Amino acid sequence: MKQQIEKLLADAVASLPDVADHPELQSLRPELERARDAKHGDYASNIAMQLARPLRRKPRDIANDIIDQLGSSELLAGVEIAGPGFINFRLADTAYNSELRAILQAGKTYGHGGSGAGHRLIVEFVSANPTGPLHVGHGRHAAYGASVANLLSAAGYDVHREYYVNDAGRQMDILAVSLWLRMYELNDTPLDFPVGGYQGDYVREIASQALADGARDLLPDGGNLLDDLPPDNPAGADVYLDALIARARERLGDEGFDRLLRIAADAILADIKDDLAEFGVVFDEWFSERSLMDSGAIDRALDRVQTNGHTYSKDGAIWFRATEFGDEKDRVVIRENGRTTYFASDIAYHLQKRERGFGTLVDILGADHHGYVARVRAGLQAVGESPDCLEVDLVQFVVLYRGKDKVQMSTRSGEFETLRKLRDEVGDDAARLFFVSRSNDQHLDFDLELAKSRSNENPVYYIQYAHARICSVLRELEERGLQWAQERGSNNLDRLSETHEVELRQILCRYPEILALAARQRAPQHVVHYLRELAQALHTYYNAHRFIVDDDELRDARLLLVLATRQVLRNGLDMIGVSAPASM
RNA sequence: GCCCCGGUAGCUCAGCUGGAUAGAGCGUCCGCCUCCUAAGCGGAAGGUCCCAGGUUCGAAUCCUGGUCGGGGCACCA
Repeated sequence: MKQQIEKLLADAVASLPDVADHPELQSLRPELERARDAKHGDYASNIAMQLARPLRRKPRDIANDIIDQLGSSELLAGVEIAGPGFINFRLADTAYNSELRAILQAGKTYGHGGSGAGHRLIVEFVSANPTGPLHVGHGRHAAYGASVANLLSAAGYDVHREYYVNDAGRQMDILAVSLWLRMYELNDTPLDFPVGGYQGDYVREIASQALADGARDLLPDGGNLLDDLPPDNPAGADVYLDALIARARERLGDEGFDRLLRIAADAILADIKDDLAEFGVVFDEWFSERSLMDSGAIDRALDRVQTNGHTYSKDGAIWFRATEFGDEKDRVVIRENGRTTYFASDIAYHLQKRERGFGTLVDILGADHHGYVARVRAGLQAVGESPDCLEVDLVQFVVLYRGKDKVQMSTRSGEFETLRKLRDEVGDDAARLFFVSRSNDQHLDFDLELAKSRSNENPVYYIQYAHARICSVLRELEERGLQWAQERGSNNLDRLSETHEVELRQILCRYPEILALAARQRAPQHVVHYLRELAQALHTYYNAHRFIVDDDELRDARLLLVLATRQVLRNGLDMIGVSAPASM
């Protein structure tokens, strides 16, 4: 609807004689915005005021000329000039009514647009290290990323959802030795557990399962296992861990150590997958960092950086000249010990995404990764890709509170709140909605006690209740032995003249604009706020009028309006992964 | 020190490419169920949009400088 009016306006502006004389104005695309106040009609444009300066004319005079050029359209019930030079457009009832019919006709796809058609896009999100269960912060990433992916998909993009699995590197080694020592412990040969190890109980559970699965051969005689290692204390934890990892590799061989590592990683990853699936977050691909090493992708990427002349050696390491591309310092890609860095994997990974044919690479990352954005952009340029293909959306932290107390979170110490626990406490629907109801670059204070104690007052129920109410009306209709006659409703939409009906209809027809906006801005919170508004309009209508009335024509028209509302509620809730129950 | 994000009602937050009288939820106060679900509706109270400049016909929104809060500046991932 909006697009049609925009087209009319654009044509009218282009046909103004003095605009034709200004070549620089040819590319100007007049834009419409929703009028905030119903007095101002449905849409307003400020184009006349924008033209006033270049044309050296009064805004209201220009507006007048534009309106003359507009001619008449059956979409419009009125066009007028207001205030300093706004042009206000009032849509015709017939335009609104055909949009109502379009809602039911389009069903699940109502509101979808085509702005992203033909464009392949990859959204990478969550990508938590498989070193422990997901915590609350990951839940926010999951909810946000999944919603953004849905929105982009609805905007017509060909969207690929991906989780990057960091199954290589030092953190995994630490996890492996943590598991190893827990297995000794459960095998009645307890050894001192490193202060820097992963202390969570889940490691014990994996150890127990591993032993049950017959992994006892990974436990050579433990008597002198920890002899001659450096002292383990908080200050020297890293040195100690390195020595411990080296000892494990020495005793088990690379193959044995690798098995140990895989047992841990596979178990944790399986748990993460279950957790996310239950949360309604699904991925097209779980992409392994290790596979980049095994396939030689990292070496190839580094070769390319080197060939392009962007590396040098210093202190026994190979450095990437990131400063050439605007990063604040150069970065190591191959360590003194010969191993590639995580950053090297990242260059290869992003290059590889491009090679898989994605036009835009969307990374959804924690706010603590902001320093890393310039680095990856630099890396992309060094391998000959445009830095503009990468879009990074940072998600600010979730700060957990229990009442007034901040809950400290650290995966290694095992003191943290898991996503699973949160889901159990507040429910999947409430958690999904809560996580996306705030802008991603806003810190999120999450009070667990509040969320728990008020679970019945959560806004999610308000929206879901509107949906359930409509379903309930239909059940009532059936109980009374009546049927909704779509045709009759459709032919009598002009009977919907109550203020509440006009308002509800207007809100419904705004849905496509909201979706487009939310997709463009990667801002699912717009959908949440919209749904609340829509639910409110429905509740108000419900309280003011009865839908099941004796007058067949009016009843069927009202039911059409209400069914369209149900459809849009469903579609919107679906975007953010929240269910639409038929009864509550 | 440098970089990123934020500061809007008592609390938690929306506010789209600058636009007409700044919004919602919670909390507080007053009303509404012989009627399709009261997890609902109607009404009231509540504001120095952090501060100071600037740009503009017009600034919560853009720019500059402060200030307060969170985060980041590894041969960790």
